[in-house]
Amino acid sequence: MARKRGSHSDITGPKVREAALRLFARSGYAAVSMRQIAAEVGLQAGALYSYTADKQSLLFDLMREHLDDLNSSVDAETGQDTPIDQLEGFVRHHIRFHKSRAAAVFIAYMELRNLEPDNFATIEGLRRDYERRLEAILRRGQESGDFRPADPRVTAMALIGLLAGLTQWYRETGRLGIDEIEEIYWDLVRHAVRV
Amino acid sequence: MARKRGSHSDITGPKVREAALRLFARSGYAAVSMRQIAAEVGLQAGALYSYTADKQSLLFDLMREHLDDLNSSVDAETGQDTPIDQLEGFVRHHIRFHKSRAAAVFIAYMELRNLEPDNFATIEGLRRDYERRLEAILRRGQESGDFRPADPRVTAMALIGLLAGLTQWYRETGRLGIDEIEEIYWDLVRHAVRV
DNA sequence: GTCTATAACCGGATAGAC
DNA sequence: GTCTATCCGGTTATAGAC
Repeated sequence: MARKRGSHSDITGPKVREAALRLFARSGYAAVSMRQIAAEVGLQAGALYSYTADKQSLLFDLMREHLDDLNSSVDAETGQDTPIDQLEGFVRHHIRFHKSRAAAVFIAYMELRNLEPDNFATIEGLRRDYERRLEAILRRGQESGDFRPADPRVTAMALIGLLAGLTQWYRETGRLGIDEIEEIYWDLVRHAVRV
Repeated sequence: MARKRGSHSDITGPKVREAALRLFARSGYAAVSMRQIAAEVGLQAGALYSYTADKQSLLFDLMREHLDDLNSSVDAETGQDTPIDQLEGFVRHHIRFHKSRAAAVFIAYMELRNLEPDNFATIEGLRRDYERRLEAILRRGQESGDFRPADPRVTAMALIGLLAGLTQWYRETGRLGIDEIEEIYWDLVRHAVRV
């Protein structure tokens, strides 16, 4: 097949980001070279710099896009009336979202330390926004008497840890499907906080 | 001060491991160079190879020692009679152990992907041993009727995620002390699994 | 046991041809 | 838009002097 000519930035750009996502998730940001990313897309290393300023921007853009998507999509799933329904929406959305974007989720949790200071502050802010959504649900549930009284911040971080841990061990090929795991997790969370 | 001469391997060896632990935890294995570790101890890079075969062995030895300690120490805290007491021992031990060795814990969770295949298999086996201890406690508690029926493997992984998440956000200088957090976490776990 | 020096290699990023 | 070629600095690991 002849080498393609002409403009492909609208196709190649996404392909570069997808390759970076896949490789960063598999090997870690620091262990992946620009040459590897280029080879995955079928380019020479130099050509990558038409699509990204540098390696750091590649990581930062991936993380920011992921967290923006996460925050906007969770709002659509937590619009119910009661705190218990809101919590259920949050938990189920987290699990389904994190299954469908396992690589991005993994990067967002593992590569924080490879962000330069300014980028780190931005990403940390987006993570904090997500945590606060859960914290607010817990606070409302305590005020309504649906949830046992407990520090909302610590409880939110504990529950996010529980949910986030899924990416560490869940595999598509495992014994249980994501639907069964979703039920078990929701059951645990519900009993953990309800009166 | 004059440069020290003669044999110091019994002092320098541990200092090398401590420096590696600190630096790996702070910056990540891939981002730390042998030169940095050497500088931290006050050696030249070449001299490190008197104390370790290579950088990989440094990581592997740190992780194996940590997980061996974790597994043997948790047994001493989960020897109680009832499953609920065993679970409480497991949770409280995890939190205290992980606070006292934050750097090693962080490495054991973050640097798995930087282990070479054989080393990875060994470390993964030790992690699995730890998970199985919790799984066994949950299974006994279900058989005795103390815990609600729920898949013990998935429940164990969920609870370990909850506990392990602590290292991602807990800071010594934070609003709450580790004792208060320990109580909140134990309260969550207890309600999550009890009938 | 630790040093200096060096081998052999790989990293990100850029310049200029096409 | 992509290529080749290159810069320059970094990496792990080893050899041999002291």
